[in-house]
Amino acid sequence: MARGKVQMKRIENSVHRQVTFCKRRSGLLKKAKELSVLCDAEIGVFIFSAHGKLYELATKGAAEGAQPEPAAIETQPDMDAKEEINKLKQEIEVLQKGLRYMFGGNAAEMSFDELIEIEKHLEIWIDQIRSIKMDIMLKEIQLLRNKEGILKAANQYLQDKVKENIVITNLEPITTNIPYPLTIENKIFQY
Amino acid sequence: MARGKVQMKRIENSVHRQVTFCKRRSGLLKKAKELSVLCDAEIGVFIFSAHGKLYELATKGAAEGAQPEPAAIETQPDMDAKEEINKLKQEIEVLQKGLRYMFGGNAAEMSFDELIEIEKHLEIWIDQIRSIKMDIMLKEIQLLRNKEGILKAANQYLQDKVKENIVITNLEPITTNIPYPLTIENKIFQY
DNA sequence: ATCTATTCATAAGG
DNA sequence: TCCTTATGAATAGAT
Repeated sequence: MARGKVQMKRIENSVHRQVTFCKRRSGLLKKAKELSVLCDAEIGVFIFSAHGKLYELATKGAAEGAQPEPAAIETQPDMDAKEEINKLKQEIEVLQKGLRYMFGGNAAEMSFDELIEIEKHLEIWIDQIRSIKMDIMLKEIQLLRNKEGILKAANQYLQDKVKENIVITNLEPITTNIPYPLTIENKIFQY
Repeated sequence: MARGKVQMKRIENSVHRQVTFCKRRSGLLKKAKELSVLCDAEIGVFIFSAHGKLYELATKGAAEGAQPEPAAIETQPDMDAKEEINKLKQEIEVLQKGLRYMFGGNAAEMSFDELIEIEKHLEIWIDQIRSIKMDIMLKEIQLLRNKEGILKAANQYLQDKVKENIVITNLEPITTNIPYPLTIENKIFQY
């Protein structure tokens, strides 16, 4: 780019490579932020250095409401600060590996404990999804119950009207093609 | 940048915004590829347009081995090509939403069917993790069994030696502080 | 880290 | 979307 065009291949000199990594990494993250601001896009960038360190950016749409806490770590109040820091660092390591895996990384490279940790996080995630599903179902059921109530009331009203008509006009009961009694299918229970 | 410095805020004119999105998106992905090649880094970039469409790049380290297929879709052989395409498109849509959620997106924005789909994928993922865990455990158990066999043989050998000594020297049986019979704890079963 | 010559990216316009 | 072009940005190499 400057002072000589660069060849598009791995930089062999490790010092040059490290310097270029720093510069371009910050450049890339800056551009990503700009794109998200200018064009109202949601962007995630994950950069793993060759040594495995993670640099990431994740923009969030402004309209995001309460989001589930990402599995807050239990830390004893009487825990030593240093110990706590270590625990947090470990957690970060595990999550980095998990992210790596999400990219199609090889799970077989992970240790048993790391796999357990990831499994735990996945379970939390799946629980969140299930809880949201349950919410939706409950809301839908409520909605259907309300509808049902309204229909029942309408039904009653019509029945009364029918009786009235019989009494007042002495005509035969009115027949319609509307099935009686009115019911609704609770489709939600198919799930 | 060109022909006038750009303000770092959302572009209000929607046509300009769309054009800029296109240009900068390709620019960002290009830069990401360059960084990964030049500096031997693993990079993932996920760009969601304001309308929710996903553009992504995910480089993979050359050392990556066989990776678990991300829940291959069952497609009947007798299925119409158009139908198959639609199914694949739907699948892509769902995965995009899932990815979006992973960024801390709001699951509440997703439809019930989408949530079910994501739950299914998470279950597959978690099964993969568990299967790898199981593999590791089986290997460890085999290792321990081998060790056990060796120790049993050594034990037998020592017993024989002890008997020999009794017969030959008529001394009292040798006692040691080594517990008998020799056993090893199969720590793995704590998991 | 800072500097600067160069190349690159891209805004505006067609 | 693609092309052109003027200009602002990014950055390679040096210090």
